[in-house]
Amino acid sequence: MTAFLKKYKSILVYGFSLAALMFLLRFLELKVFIMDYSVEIYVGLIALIFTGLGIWLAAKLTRPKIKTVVEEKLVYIDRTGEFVQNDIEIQKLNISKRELEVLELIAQGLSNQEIASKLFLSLSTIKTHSSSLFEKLDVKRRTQAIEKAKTLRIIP
Amino acid sequence: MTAFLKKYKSILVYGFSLAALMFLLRFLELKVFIMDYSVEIYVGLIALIFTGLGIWLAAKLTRPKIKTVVEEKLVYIDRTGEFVQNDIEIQKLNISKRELEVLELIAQGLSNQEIASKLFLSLSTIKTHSSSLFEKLDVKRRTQAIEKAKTLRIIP
DNA sequence: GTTGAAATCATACCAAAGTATGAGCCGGAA
DNA sequence: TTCCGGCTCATACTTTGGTATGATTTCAAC
Repeated sequence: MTAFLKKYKSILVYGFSLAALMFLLRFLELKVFIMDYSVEIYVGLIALIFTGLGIWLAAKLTRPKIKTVVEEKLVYIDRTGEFVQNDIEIQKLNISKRELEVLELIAQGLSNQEIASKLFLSLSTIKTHSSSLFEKLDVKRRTQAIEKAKTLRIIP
Repeated sequence: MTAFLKKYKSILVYGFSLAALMFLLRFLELKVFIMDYSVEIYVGLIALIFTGLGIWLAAKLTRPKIKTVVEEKLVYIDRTGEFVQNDIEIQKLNISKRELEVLELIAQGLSNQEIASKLFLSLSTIKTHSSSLFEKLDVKRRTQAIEKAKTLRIIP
């Protein structure tokens, strides 16, 4: 019951206000404003009062309009979107499939031995591949190879 | 002028509605509802109409509350864009200035000796730095360090 | 069927990278 | 002042990386 009162308090107040105003107007009509021209003023007054009441009611009853503003917060994610391999450069440098494979694993931080195990090859094979790779890339170390291959977009 | 019209359109509509009703009421008063008991109905009617009008006005005029919603937007960064260093991660891993410096040079493909020469330090100092660096990054090799440091955005 | 490039593996050797340990120096915090 | 962390360097050692050379195989092209 209290919940009902709480919820419809606004409406009750409106109702009582209306009733009270009725009585007031009736009273005024009888006592003071018994004039012909008073009708316009009368109506205007009521209109104003009830317009105000309506506004008040609306403010009370309608849930507030919410305008949602989306604020974008950038979250930086692990590097590149899609990687497009620079096949032209690979061909130009004459890098073979195996060499490219080895290069990628080198860039992932694997040791020669680990690469050999992963590809089921001997250590010396990997060394041969990496050596020729360095020559083709014109570098001295695997770290340089990584740098160069990444800038040339040969690897991601 | 058109802007003014646009802005206060609601108010103008209200004004005209009020005027129109006045005339209507005056007309009705004269022609139809010339009765004593009509006052209450009369007033009630006006009250209702203008309450509605007030509500409508309120709905039109209240400016929406602005609710800000933070929306996380994932951004994939490629290494060609500008680089923002992840200082938080650097601090978290407790990497010192010198170590960071050495890390950058390692990632550029320099050998320990070259780094030593560039920074006017001894080879053993570079080895010490790189060793502690690998420990902090939890990696075994310099190539792994490069990989990890890049994904953590510690280096470009 | 010869040729040549790619791929495989081996052995040997040297260079560089990485580990372990210890020690001296310095500047700021307790 | 003392203490600690960062920076420096050294020595000794092990592991990994890289070069050089040579050999075998495969497979496609000429």
